[in-house]
Amino acid sequence: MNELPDITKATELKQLSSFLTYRVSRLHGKLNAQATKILSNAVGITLNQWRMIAFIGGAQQITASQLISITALDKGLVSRNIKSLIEANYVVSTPHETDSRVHLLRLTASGRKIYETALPRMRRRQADLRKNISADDIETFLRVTDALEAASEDRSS
Amino acid sequence: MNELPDITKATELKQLSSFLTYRVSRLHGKLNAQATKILSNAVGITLNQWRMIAFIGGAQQITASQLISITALDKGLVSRNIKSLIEANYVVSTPHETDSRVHLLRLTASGRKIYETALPRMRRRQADLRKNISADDIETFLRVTDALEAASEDRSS
DNA sequence: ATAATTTAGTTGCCTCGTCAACTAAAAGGT
DNA sequence: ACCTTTTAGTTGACGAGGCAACTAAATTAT
Repeated sequence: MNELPDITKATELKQLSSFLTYRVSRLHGKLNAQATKILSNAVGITLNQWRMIAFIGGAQQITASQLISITALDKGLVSRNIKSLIEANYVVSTPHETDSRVHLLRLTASGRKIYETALPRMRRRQADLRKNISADDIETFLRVTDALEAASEDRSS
Repeated sequence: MNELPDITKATELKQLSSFLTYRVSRLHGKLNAQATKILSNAVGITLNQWRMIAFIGGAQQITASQLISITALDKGLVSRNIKSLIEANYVVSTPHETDSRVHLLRLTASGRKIYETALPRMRRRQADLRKNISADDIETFLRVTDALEAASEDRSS
């Protein structure tokens, strides 16, 4: 057995571990991994594809740029994911009547099927995640999330 | 002006937007971007390099595998980042006395300088992030973060 | 009417993270 | 002692994300 000290006891490290970015990053990784696994097992799509499908399905009809502004995902990322969903025949893109730059995105029948299979599954996961956390705490968590998002956009920092 | 409906009003989408994974992901992206910018301006290192330096500096001496288990970062990622820090002369790796698989990592003088420059800068950022949030709310936020991390590791979901 | 700016969306490039395979050394079992 | 398993760390291959350049169309300004 090795005689290295138990490093997790060091108080310096305890402090570092409470750095918000680091904590959020770790949580993000774990939540992502779990969601990715569920989606891949349940319906065979990636997390970003699911996000696209979820928002398109929720809106009935939406443009790529609306998707971008709602999700705050990268332009290119959205474009490529949409492309893959169109190729997989989960999404159709129809040209806008008067503005030919714009494409209206809707789910196909099979896209809707994915949506309707995955949505309850993902809602159940939400419920599981929240099950040992009080509604008040969740509310605070989301409020702090908002505040941190706002603060992290602050140019002065 | 285009007559697309304001998509953000749709209640379906409101619900989706409160999906925890999505919220955490968005927050993560913004925090990361901010931290990356600060570190690159202040000391010219990446966020992951900073994490390595922070933990090595905080522990005085640490092994790669301890770093991996503390940070929950990927093996390969840690290995490559350490390598880059050694090449940049911020970190030295000395062989363990009795176990030749193990390398002990410590900061060099210039590594420590980076640490001592960046740490207060990052602490100040922490303070800025938290400044409009009550201590109670932060406490709740971190507690919920812990709970969610635990829940997302739950195999049953 | 035409030029300049803005918006929508696509693509290429490059970096970064992830996974798996691999080497080497140590620990444990028989 | 010898074989097996575990642990430490490295490396290669691959995919995904992010940035910026680009095309094309619409809007605004002159």
